[in-house]
Amino acid sequence: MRLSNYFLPVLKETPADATIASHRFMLRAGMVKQDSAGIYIWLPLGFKVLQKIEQIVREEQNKAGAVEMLMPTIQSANHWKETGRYDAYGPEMLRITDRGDRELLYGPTNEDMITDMFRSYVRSYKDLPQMLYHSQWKFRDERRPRFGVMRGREFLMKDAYSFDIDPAAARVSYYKQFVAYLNTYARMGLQAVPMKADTGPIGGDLSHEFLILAETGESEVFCHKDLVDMPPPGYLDTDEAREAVFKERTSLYAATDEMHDADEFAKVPADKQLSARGIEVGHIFYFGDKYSAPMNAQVQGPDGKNHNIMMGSYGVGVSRLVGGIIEACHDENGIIWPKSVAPFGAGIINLRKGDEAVDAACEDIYAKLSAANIDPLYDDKDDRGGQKFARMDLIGLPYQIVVGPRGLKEGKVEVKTRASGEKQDMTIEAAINFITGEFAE
RNA sequence: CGGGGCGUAGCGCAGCCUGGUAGCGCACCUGUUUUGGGAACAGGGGGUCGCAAGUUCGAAUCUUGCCGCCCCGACCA
Repeated sequence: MRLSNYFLPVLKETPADATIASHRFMLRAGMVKQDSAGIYIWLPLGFKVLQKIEQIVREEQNKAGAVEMLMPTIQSANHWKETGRYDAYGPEMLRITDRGDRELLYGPTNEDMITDMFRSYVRSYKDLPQMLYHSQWKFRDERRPRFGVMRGREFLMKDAYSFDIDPAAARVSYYKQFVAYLNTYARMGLQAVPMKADTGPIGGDLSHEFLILAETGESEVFCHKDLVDMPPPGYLDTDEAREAVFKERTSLYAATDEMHDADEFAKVPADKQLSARGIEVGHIFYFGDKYSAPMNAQVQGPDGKNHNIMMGSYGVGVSRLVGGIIEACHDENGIIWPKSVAPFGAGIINLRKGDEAVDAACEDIYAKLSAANIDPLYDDKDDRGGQKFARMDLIGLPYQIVVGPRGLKEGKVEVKTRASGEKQDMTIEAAINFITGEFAE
């Protein structure tokens, strides 16, 4: 992409509304614009990152055996009345009336809808297990939206739903998602720690929140330090292997302040105790027949009797992750994107537009990086160098190639690695090889 | 939902206390000189001062009501 042909409204000054780093940088880097409280327009740069995150989530869900679908944003109140949640949900649910005075709502989640859909087709235990997911915009009328997209009212969420014949089978589904979540966050350059979450009236040990550690996190967290160093499990093809990972990760202490047990935490060796702040980026839980029972979602088992379907749901806050990743990856100059979610792989800075040799070198690099699928952003604007450097640092592309007349006389360009700040002079060919090599890893 | 604050040009702000019809920086447009880390000079465009009512000869400024947004807390992916 040529910057002269892109829509990237960067701001030099920080908008007064933004207090935390991710919100500041997302506004300054021209990623989002607030339309009203907790509702954002996703500008091209922000939208690109959002889609990359969504795609990683999609790929890992598919690997876990989940099947993608799409449910509507607007739901009929009828499903919610059947489960009793229409009254239980409270003012966080945005209620709408259509021209025929029918009660609708903008969905805050989809358990009721998918349970209704599922029961209408499935009759036999032979049709189970099933795991379905979608990635869809949701709305919760938060009392106090804040922190930009991290706590918006409208947000993009991936939610998956599992359907099993009994609690033991549901546990197998849960492990699949548990492992998939560890791999999903690792691919985004994040270390997400699963922490025990409140299971409410369901009980049991099957509810976990996934948190990334960041100073600006909303929750206080306590965990064993070793959890923060564990590598992702990667793809596992047996239930036993997945269960082993689940046991490994949940055997060490990890809890948010609501579930914190100071006595248990005290049993963790002192040098392994970590108390920090975290951002919740996912939540998975098993809820059994909470919806299937009131909705009569049943299948006939091998015993000839009807059984309530045992369900679980698994959420990833996709739009929240955009902010969450920035909280974990930035410096005073701007964002530092992990390669996997960066909106462009590298930036090319033309320091002297109009100079024949510089223009030609930039075009050459642009063509070669494009051919290598690096998806470069070429700053071909007629701005001064300093402005280009500052802008490129702000939007945080992993690598920058700086092309100017001075270096070009020696046949060199400068390659800057955004994360380390390291700069090296090299030939154009070496620069291309270096960057394509970094992305091949 | 409790407590606090803000609304003046695209962005960041001053002016309000003590009423006299709006200003600064950045951004933007034109020109000249510049050009390797957010250039300098000169000229220029852009605002029903959130909305409404009231007080007054006169309201950005005082009064009342409404709307919007933010921050702290409680709550949530």
